[in-house]
Amino acid sequence: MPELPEVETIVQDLNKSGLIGHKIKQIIITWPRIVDPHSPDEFIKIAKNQTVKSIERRGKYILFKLANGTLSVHLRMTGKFKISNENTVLTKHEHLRLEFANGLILTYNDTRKFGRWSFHESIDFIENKLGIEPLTKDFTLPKLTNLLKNHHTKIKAFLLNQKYIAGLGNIYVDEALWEAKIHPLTPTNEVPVEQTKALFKAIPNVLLTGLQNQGTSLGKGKGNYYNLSGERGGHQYKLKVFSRTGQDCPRCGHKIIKTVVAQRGTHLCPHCQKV
DNA sequence: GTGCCTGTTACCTC
DNA sequence: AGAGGTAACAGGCA
Repeated sequence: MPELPEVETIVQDLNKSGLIGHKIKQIIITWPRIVDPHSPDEFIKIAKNQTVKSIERRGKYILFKLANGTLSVHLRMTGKFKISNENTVLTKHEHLRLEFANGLILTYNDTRKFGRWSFHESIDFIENKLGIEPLTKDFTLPKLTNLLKNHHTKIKAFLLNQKYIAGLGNIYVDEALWEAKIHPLTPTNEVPVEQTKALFKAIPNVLLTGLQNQGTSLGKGKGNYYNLSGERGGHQYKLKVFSRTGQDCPRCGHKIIKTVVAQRGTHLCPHCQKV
């Protein structure tokens, strides 16, 4: 669920929450596999009594910078943070907690338990698997053009692959392809120049719009996206194709269809997006 | 209750 | 290199 806009929203909120500059006094882990590759005991030993110097984002990873390395968190499908002053008993889906010296309690909740907390001295382990940050100056038209030219795969699979461009997930990929009028099955090396230019604009546009709306919260289940304060995002009301199967394309009025591409549910307008 | 679906990623085989 | 399957897990939904 959390893609770049949702993760960025959480990181910005974490930065305002008063954790920066404070020491991790205590760590509680109730689901051992939530940490990797260290064991819970090793993880606690390394991170305990460390001060959080900064909180940043890379792709869909949240990075807590400590003096001795980086504590990274990937929320995967259903990871969520909550911050409070009360040291309540951990509930069924709360698997990890950081207690700070200033009294703040950061609790990690993850219904499906796919999320992972890791500690690494070097950030290489993340850099090695992630590609360009789409909201920075590193993302340029020539780079995108080259990447597309040098690969032979469906554009949807390409955009979902974090090693090329980091941060896009199923929702924003469908939205970006719709905006650029590209069919998700189009081979990367066959995307026309004009469409490549459109995609180059569409990717930052859909991500920034999602961020401005504080992310996308579909449905109302436990697995959904909620921010640090437990509030829903607003971007679900602005989606053009995702989860709008059978509704009218906002651009041409044809019915939006849902299909499967790269084993993922895929929404598109069959009139605007031709193979 | 049953069976199938899900917004992510890693790992495996062909 | 790329495609496809499976697995990790729990809940929502028909």
